[in-house]
Amino acid sequence: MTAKDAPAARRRPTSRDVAAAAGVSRSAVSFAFNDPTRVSTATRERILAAARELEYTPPPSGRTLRNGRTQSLGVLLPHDIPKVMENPYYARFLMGLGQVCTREGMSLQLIPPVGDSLVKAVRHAAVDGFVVCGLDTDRGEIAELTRRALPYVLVDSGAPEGAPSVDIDDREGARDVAQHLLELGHRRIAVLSVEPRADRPAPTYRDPLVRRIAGIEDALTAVGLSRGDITVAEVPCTRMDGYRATQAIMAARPRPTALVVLADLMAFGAIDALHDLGLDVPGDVSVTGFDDLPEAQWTRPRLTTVRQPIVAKGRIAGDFLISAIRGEDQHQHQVLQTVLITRESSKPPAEPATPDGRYQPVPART
Amino acid sequence: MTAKDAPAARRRPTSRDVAAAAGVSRSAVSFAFNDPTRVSTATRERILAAARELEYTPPPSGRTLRNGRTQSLGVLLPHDIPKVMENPYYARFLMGLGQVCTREGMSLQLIPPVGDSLVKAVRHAAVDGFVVCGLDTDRGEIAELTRRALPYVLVDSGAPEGAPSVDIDDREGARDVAQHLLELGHRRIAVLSVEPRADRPAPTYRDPLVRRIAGIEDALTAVGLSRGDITVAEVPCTRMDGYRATQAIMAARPRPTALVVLADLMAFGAIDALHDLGLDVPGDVSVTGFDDLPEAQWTRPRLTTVRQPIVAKGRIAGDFLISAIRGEDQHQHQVLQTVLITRESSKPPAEPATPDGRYQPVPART
DNA sequence: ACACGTCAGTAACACGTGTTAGGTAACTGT
DNA sequence: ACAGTTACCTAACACGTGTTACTGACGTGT
Repeated sequence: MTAKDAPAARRRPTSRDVAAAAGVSRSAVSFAFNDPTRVSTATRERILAAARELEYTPPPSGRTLRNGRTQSLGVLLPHDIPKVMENPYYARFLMGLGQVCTREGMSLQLIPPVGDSLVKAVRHAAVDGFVVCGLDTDRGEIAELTRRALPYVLVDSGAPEGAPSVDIDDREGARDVAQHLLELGHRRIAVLSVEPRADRPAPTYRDPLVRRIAGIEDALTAVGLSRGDITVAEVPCTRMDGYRATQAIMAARPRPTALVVLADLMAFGAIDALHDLGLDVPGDVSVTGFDDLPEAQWTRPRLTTVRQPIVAKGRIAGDFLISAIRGEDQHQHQVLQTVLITRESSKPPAEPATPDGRYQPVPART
Repeated sequence: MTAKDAPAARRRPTSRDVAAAAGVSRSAVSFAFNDPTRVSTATRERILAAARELEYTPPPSGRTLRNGRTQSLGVLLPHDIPKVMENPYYARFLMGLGQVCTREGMSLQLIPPVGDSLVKAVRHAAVDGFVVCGLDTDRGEIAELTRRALPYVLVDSGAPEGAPSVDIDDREGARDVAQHLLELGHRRIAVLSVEPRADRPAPTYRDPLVRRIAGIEDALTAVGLSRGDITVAEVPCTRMDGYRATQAIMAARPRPTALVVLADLMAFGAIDALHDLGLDVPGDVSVTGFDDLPEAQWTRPRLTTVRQPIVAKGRIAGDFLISAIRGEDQHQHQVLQTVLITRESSKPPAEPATPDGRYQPVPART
């Protein structure tokens, strides 16, 4: 067998090869693929036949370089993909974003930090725009985004200037759920929050969590308490970390009667942990979540939580990004409302009432 | 304000601009960014300073065109993104794939069909390789994949020739769960399967589903029954379709005593439907799933199902793809085993026993 | 017969980078 | 002092396309 018979590593055919095979110019090939009106149907057929024969298909690299469009949206993620995919929150969010992709015929690129650096990730991503999820108050990445001169939309970053954004009213949502527990009579309350980014030199708290803590303080203030009267634990947002943190929290004496968890995923772990500790929910401990993932109504007991419209958040973020890419950008901002969903995981504490018939108040601080 | 003060639509700076600003050649700029050994540290600093000043960052389009690498893996999806993201199966699968991305510093591109055409999607995607999920026996897309001359790995397509692949032993898994129900004494069994792709001229059944049906037949044959003795319904793989299909199935008289659902997601919907119909699971109807999603142990009753190692499947597919991209391709194939997980949603039927003390057999066919 | 518009197709440019071969000055050893 | 090596940098090429301005041929109305 000669080299001609079986060209071992034949290079990929280019539009030039097709042009030669069809006896036309390279431009004609391009037109045949993209703008049928510019060539006669006869030669168009001939060109496409030649392309089929050579197994030619126009590679995206050239087109991308030429007209600057990739037909794909980037999602800048705060963690690596496995950690993100563990949280059903993101599945919901991507459903909303996916609706936009379907409508616009685009694909979706999941962009995790490379080696703990989102800046590098932003640099290398070949996309038409970014949806930025849960960016810190640290604005290093934003600087890189403006460098790239690509449109972007900030999600859960607190409606900053200079870019469109989508947020939810974290503060009110957290206030509602804390108020709910306080009205039920709970006073020994533990909060399970999401830890700050550990990979930063000066760890910065995530904006939504700051707002949620503030909302809880609002509710405490309204009944004459303050942040010092509750305990706050911070762990990574995984089910397992919620499980472990709850075990640690429940070792305290006196034990909290209510657990305010600021993410449903961790609340699921918390319920598991309480079950394994032999504690009844909500008999011994009330548990509340945040997000209202679909799974929240499949747990037993079903989870009292704060519903946020996650799918809508993704869809709106996508819509904002699309209009920014089209240059219709007017830096739109949207704040979505939350709703307290009261289910079975919260009820009044079973503590002995005080002499005056009210629940035991938190001990006065000196 | 003059145009010089506020250049309205200044074009993005290129490496040439940086070179001019730093008083060096364009090549030096490239080296400063990519290969520090090729330029003195002094000028490197000067170049980077100039780049920072001009807010220059090398765009990926040029690099991609030049060296043909995009640093991202493509996942070819059978449905649009919202439908895919609804199924926790894919979240698990992407967790496994994400592990590989983390290790290799790559991003992940979700590529849905554009206008019902995966071929177009394959054409436009700028990736280094494809993981192909649940491709039909129809091989139109594969032709386009070979055209693109990009590496790809087939998942759940039945170990074809010409490409690496990852599969599970669908047939044995389905046989196990069917045998489990038959041994419990069930004879009136309904199967809830996933519908064939409706968007095809000649609808083709998905390979894994064909294998699972075959496995059920294996179990039936072992007890002297055949496929005609069971009913099979096919609906899209969503929770809601599982719900509706179950309502329809349960309208039949005599009612089935067991429901073999070939995807956990649909089984969740089935359990909902049975609950809403006032039927007890497993008292009135046993239900089994397939996949063993984490959610399967949070339903009440907890779901008897066939566990498949979804995360591992994703990771192995990613590993195969990486080695194919590196040219170490030897068309590896892997078939992963399943395990029957017996939980609470299956138990013997509560039917009146026949005179000989055995459960009512299926009526003989004429 | 001639100016004119239309159609099919082409040459040339632009997109922005990475990298190879080569050239110049400084430096080193004898 | 001079040949040889080294350090640094540059010119030039290649990657593969989409699109604008243009050319030539052909038909058409007067």
